[in-house]
Amino acid sequence: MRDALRAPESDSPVPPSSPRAEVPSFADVIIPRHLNRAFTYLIPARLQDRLHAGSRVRVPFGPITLQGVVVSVSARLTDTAERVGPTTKGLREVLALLDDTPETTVAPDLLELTRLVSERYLAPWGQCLRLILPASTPPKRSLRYFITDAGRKIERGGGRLSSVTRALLQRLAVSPKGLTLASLQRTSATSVAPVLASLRHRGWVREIGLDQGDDQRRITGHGRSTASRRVEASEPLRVDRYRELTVSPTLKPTWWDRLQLALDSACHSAFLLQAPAAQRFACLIEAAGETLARDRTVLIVVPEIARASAIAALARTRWSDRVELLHSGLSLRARDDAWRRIRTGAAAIAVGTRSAVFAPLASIGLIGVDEEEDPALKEESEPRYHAREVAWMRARQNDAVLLLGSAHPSLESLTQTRLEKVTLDKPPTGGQPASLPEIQTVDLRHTPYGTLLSEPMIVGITAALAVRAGQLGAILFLNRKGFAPSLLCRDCGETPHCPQCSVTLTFYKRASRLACHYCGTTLPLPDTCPSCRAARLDPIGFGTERLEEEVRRRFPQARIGRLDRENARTPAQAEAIRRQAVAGELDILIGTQMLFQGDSLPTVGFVGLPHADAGLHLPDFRSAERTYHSLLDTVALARPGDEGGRVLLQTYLPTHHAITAVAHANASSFHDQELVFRKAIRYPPYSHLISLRVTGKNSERVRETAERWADMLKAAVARGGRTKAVPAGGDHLTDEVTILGPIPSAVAQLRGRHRWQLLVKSVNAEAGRQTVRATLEELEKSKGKSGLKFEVDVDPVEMV
DNA sequence: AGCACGCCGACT
DNA sequence: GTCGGCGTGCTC
Repeated sequence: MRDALRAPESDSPVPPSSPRAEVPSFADVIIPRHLNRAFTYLIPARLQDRLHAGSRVRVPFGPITLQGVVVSVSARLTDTAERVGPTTKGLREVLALLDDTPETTVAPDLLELTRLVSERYLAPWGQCLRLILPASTPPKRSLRYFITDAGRKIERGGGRLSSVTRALLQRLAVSPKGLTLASLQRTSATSVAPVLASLRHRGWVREIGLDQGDDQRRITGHGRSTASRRVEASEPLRVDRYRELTVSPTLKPTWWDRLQLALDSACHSAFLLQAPAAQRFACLIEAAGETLARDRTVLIVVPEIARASAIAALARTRWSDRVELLHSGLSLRARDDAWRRIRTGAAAIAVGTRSAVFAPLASIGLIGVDEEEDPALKEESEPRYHAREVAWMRARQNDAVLLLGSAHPSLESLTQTRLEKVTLDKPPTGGQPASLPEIQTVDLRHTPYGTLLSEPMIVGITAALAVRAGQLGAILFLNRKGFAPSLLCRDCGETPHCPQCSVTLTFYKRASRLACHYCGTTLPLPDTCPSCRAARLDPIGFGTERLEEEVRRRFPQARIGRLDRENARTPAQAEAIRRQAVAGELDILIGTQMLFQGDSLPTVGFVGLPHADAGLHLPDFRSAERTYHSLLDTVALARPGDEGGRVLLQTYLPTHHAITAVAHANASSFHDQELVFRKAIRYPPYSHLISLRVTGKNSERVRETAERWADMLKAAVARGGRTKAVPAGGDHLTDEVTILGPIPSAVAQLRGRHRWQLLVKSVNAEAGRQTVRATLEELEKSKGKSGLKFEVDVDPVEMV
């Protein structure tokens, strides 16, 4: 079998003085997998002289064939291949060249970009390579199923969706009548679960579950991870809302001249544009026009699919089919077509979500990154790149202009001296900026315990409803879904926890279930306390479901809508609720973070935050900044003050700088105070972080390994830290590398795996990376088949 | 994909 | 002790 794939002469050693010595016979190929090195293949005669760095090839890899990229060709064996043996024995042949024209090979600058990304984020080159390949390597979505009876797993297995379903049905002796496997294949794993649930109800087994490995968290929609995964809504986009917005000549001040100058001279420069969305879009489109006029291409990256679609639609009104949209919701075929059209130059503008930063555009003149502070721009699985940083790397590589945009930029960008800051607060048509709504705070420490709707809140809502005139009257923002974040037994004090993760289970009242927001497990609501059998389980804390109940009780006549992940599981459902709000079919809209996603909602007379400081307690050094940003987004939902707009913040922390800065509309007071904190504890932007994590099923082993890793890191610091020269700009202070931890992660157990973490803190980014690099190889080698996993996250944005 | 191998739990 | 299932690594 293997012999058949081998060249006939390959069993003999290659003579050093072979007459064909100068013809490239060997190709080093990078495989898009978690592998740290290239693999050497023989080049068959028919492909000699046709392969070079950047060629996409099909190669045999164990029992399968994969797409890879040639990084070098040579006449003699490289060191890597020498390790296989001094002969060509064991080397296999390149099967095929995938590029039909020179234009479809991987461009050298993109190949180089992936190498830079792999160095910067300490990720295997092969994993980074996936990012620039056309979509022919679909992520393997392997599912595992289990069937339990009376708590015992009696059956388990795995595979692809249809085979799992088939196996289940076979095992349970259920005829697949009524189930179309073909349609199941096309649906997502989550939608299969209710199928499975019906089997349970028919009494064949007590419990059936689907394990989804690492993807579960995303699929169940925890936190922001879902935002970037949402599938494009199918309804027509409201492009016309933006069409009339162009930058008026009076708003093209000196920075605009410098932007044009940078485009003319093909000279890299970087701008940070702080402005409301409409103005940022207008500037982006205008700048794109300037760039295209100079025969250079445009790349636009945004955090959300809906936003990408809107910008692409806007751009298409001017440049029609020269615009391509790229995001994870597209079919493989559509993504492949888009990749090709961009690569061949048929399209000159690429708009998309974070992975679009790797779009195969040639001669890029402008890279726009909108909502640059959004954590969705950070990839949360390997390679853990940040699209904003990759955009910057690419802009430098191409001598292009980088245009970062945001309504409230990140502290990192605000303090980045290499960014020219530009603030636009006037409307694009000229005139004065809109007046701010009136903002008031209510100190929850002075209200009865558990107050969701204080007296001023009720008065505010009532007043807004009285004058709403057929429009949405009030919006209430509470960033917590479900009825209550936990249950508490009044007898024994126990709180039901997820069996797989060390977090409390969220209570969903209407569904009468408990759910884990981390792994997606849901359980029927227990009648009695799981530990003491008492019947007094009380909900603790508040989510949007409970808020809705409370609002309905207080405002029985009002038409109330709720926009959260529970109520709006699909983009279409979310859009339906938004449409109701826009059409004035709702009086009060309650929602989570979802309120800020997609197209902006109509502004209202009253905006209430029942728990404005809810996000401040999260174990993340950026929690204040995130809370501040979402408070600003919430305030933006209210009408201007001179049109009667009011905002009410209920808080236990009325003196916290995130709250006071919003209440007094004083952005610099937040930034100044927050920077003082960051500096005092030496966190970004005053240092660089690398988050390291060890996970595994054996908690002792995980802890021991984390401790060993810490020792290795400290040894590496002691070896290299102070004596080794640090790259340009380093001084006595900046070569310091601090190792913090190990400590159990905030979520100490996730999906049955124990988690310990370490933090590498350094003023000099490269010094931190060097330290980690020095330990990684040894660690990976020593782990054997222990089942331990090591995760490296350079510049982490989520610290949990 | 499919095989080899080490770990750990269930038994003698 | 030993046996065997399961999870994990490896594939030029």
